Amino acid sequence: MAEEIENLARYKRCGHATEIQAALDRAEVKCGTQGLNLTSGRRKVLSVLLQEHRALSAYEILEFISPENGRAKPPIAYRALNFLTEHGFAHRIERLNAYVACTHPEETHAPGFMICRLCHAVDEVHMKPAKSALATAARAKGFQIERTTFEAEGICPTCANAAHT
Amino acid sequence: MAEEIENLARYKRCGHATEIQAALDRAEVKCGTQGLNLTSGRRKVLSVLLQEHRALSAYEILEFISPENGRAKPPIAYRALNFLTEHGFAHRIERLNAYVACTHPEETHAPGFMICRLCHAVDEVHMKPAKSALATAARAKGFQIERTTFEAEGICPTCANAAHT
DNA sequence: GACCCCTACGTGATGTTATAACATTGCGGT
DNA sequence: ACCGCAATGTTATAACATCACGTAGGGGTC
Repeated sequence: MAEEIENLARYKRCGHATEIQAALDRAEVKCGTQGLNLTSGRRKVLSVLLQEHRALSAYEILEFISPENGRAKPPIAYRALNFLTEHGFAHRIERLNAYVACTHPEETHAPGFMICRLCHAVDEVHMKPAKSALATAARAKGFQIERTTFEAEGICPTCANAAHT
Repeated sequence: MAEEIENLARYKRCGHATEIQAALDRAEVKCGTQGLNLTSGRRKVLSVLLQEHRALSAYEILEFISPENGRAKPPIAYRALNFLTEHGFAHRIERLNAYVACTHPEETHAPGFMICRLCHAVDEVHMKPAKSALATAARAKGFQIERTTFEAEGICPTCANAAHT
């Protein structure tokens, strides 16, 4: 598992390897208790998402996980992403056609996202699904919600400050 | 303008031509008061969306608006859809990569959608953006929201009833 | 009318995202 | 050894979206 961290160091040096390792370990544990198989390919994709700490398209992920010579094929990424999103280790950002590591994978949740139009940072917030206006409307109409997408696009605090200095 | 209705009758006979005509007329008026140009291409795309009354992909729309011989090109649809979505006559459904006519274009609003996984019906509900959990989180963090996406996928009342009979 | 500008449209090519379909590998059970 | 199963590898293609460049037509201005 340290191997992926080594590989990633080639692409980006940013020093929060410890947190990433911890997140990978937690994922490993969760898979163990739930009978899931966090294979090396899936772990590699997850570690790329954790490392980059932003939304990546499937094809960006492919660049990271491609071997020295040649190019990993799309289904490699998509299959891993399906596994990760189905089991709550990552989320798809619909507006960006991109994927992020989940920032609190411990609890099942209806995630919401704030997406900065300028720096593309993605901030995940934990929503109370039962309290949303959409849930209220759904109850009123008899619609049974299975999955939700809550996304906001705008300007993050960092970029807002940078702009008006 | 009656011409589009005529054309559409070739594809689908469903008798709410009057409502569609009314919606087109309202769009015409709104454009007039706002200095917008509801050209024939834009009106045609809007009338297709109103007629079908469901989410259509850009390429489905192209099939409807293609001439007898040959095929309309993608930018035709995308340019019209950009106009319609920018000015509130239609919305993009991110989960479906598809587009629907707005069901209450009079007022500006943050729309939410309930998408039936079985029959693909899309129901638009009017949200109070300032009250959403996402807006609350954004205020707390200093994130300036510009646009929001609220979508729920599940089972609509009609399909739920059909299933448990 | 001749000219210019601007908006919208037509068209071909291309870029980007996602999946279908089928072969192969590797591992645990019998 | 053999089977069954989950995961992976590989090719091809479907589905969604945009770029780039040229043309057409309406309004001003001279």
